[in-house]
Amino acid sequence: MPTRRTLKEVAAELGVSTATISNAFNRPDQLSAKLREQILKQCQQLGYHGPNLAARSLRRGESDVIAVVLADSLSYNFSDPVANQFLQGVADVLVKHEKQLLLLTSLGESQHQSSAESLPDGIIFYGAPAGQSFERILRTGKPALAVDFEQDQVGSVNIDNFDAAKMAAEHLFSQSVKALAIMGLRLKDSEQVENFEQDSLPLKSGEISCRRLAGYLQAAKECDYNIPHQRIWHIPFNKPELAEQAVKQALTADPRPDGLLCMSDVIALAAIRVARQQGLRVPEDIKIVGFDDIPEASRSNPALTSVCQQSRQKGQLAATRLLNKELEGETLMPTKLVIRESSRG
Amino acid sequence: MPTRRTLKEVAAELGVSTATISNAFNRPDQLSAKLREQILKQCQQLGYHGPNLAARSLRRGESDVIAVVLADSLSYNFSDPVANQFLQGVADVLVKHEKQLLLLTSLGESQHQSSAESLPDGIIFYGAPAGQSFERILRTGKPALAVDFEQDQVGSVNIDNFDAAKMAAEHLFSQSVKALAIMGLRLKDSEQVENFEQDSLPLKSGEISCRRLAGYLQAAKECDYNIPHQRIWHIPFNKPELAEQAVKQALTADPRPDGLLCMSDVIALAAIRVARQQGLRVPEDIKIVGFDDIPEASRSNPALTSVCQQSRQKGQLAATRLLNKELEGETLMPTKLVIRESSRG
DNA sequence: TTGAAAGCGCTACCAA
DNA sequence: TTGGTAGCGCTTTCAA
Repeated sequence: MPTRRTLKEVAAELGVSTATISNAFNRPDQLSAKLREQILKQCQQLGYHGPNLAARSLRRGESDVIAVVLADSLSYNFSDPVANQFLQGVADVLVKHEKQLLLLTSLGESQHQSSAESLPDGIIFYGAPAGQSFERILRTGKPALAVDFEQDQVGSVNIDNFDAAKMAAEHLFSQSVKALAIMGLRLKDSEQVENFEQDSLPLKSGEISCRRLAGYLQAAKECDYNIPHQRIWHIPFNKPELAEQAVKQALTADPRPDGLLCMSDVIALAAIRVARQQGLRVPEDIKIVGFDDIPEASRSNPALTSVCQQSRQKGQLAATRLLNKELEGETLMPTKLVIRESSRG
Repeated sequence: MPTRRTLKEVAAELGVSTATISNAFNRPDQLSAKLREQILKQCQQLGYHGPNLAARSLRRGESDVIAVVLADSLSYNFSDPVANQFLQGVADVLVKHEKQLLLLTSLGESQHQSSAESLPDGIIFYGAPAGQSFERILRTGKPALAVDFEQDQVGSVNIDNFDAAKMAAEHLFSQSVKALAIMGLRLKDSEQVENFEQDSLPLKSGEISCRRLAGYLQAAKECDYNIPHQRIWHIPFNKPELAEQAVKQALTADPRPDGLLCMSDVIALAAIRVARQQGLRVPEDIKIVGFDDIPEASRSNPALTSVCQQSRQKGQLAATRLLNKELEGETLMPTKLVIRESSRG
């Protein structure tokens, strides 16, 4: 039966040395074009399709594999539109460079986890990793880049979440919103939708949410507007169902919010749906601003005003920097407010 | 500087044999719990975080990596909601079994490609692969499974696309639709949105579209309804922009369609948007049926009637079968028509 | 319970 | 231009 062939076997069958075959695959300049051609064809026929990755990688010390370490579960990332755009960007670049993509998560610290980390030639951390993953990998000295979180041991690609959020809030204030609510993402550790009730900025928050909240609050402050904690909501995951639940709660507040600052478009789109279900007109009765500018934001009805953060380009940039070994320093990508007020109904 | 440690180094430093360390990581029963505990801790301190994957995998002949080979580009798959749900399902299962996920594409037949194929312990083909990928991997005898395409050399997970499409079409006919159009996905090789103008069923089509088209046409036939080729559209990729473009063209036909059979929800949702932009009421003026039942289908306004194909479960099942080595036979997953007529505006 | 050693498949050095 | 060969880091058999 056709089983896995080895270079050695094939070399024996063809009556040449293993080195020659290896060269045929890896170093065209080391042998005549004619011989190479002939060898490749014969390998094909013998069912040898190129070197075994494990062996090759063990020997060479590199694998042509790049890993993205996701802060959340794999499944969650496949369901999140922002993560998907980011991964699209990463994939755009990896494919061009003939690198393979290994998807890892920093959750569930098993030994398999850390073994897997030894394979890739470079690593992109997407979101602040749980557990020891980050420290472990840094200590190996592998090329690594941080995306969407701040820390100083390694280069990073990020946006200015504070400024971007401030910009979103200012937009709302400029439209004379009276009763604001903030639909926050991951403001604390709880897995429940609930009010944000701490007195200070949260400790256990993902960097991103922290910065965005601070941006919102700063804008409010500059307008002498106070946002009490009862009008700030914590949504544990960026999922439509949770967002709808939170928005429903938020809309029962008195006075009912006429402006909603949403930390993601998934939340903002949920807000639009809930508002309309309740007979509210958007934006006449309630103004909603999102964050991310995911593709669905422009397709929604009414279309969503949101902070565009170019997630795909972020992925492209991160992958490019990693492959080019531009590992130092923080790149802050620009954001802009995309204002879409017109209804298309 | 902290560089990559090897088991051998660590063994020397700790004054034990390499086998003992290896056992500490891989076979707890081969040494005393106390010694193991101690060794693991010391390794930790010395910066040895477990065996190198390449070496381990070379030696053991398995890697604990599972690959999904995507028929289209990586980027495209990250953008496609159906693919994302499928990958979620795969990830659900892999994580539980502590397997890692390598994402490969059958496009771009480079040598790196086939090298990468040598690493995984098992492979899921998602959609009929381009190039030689499929044959190559089958010849290695690795566990493999086909998803969403038909072929007889390997087990598969699929749905009955013919039946499902027929069901969708019958639903439309039961509502006395008079002027039907079919918004087809990948009915031919062209990368343009255009009419499907061949006389016979297409040759170069992905299996899926073929079967769905046949299902639509069968339902039509049973109603003595003829669908001319000018009312069948080919959309080359499952993207909202292309779908909108196709729908705009379709709606200029005379008589204007009052029923649209869409081969995906992405297309159907685009159809709803375009129809409403043109002042048509859905479903009063035009009835639209999708395919897939992606999450967005239930959130849209009006909500979309669609064929549910449980993509996530499909991924779970495929991964489970692969890991359990249930590699024979075709699993046909059930589909059902999800009827959502009420508008929530 | 621990240690010594072979060898997984390959690449790259060096010699011919 | 080609061939011989050491050794990448690990696991596992066998012997102690």
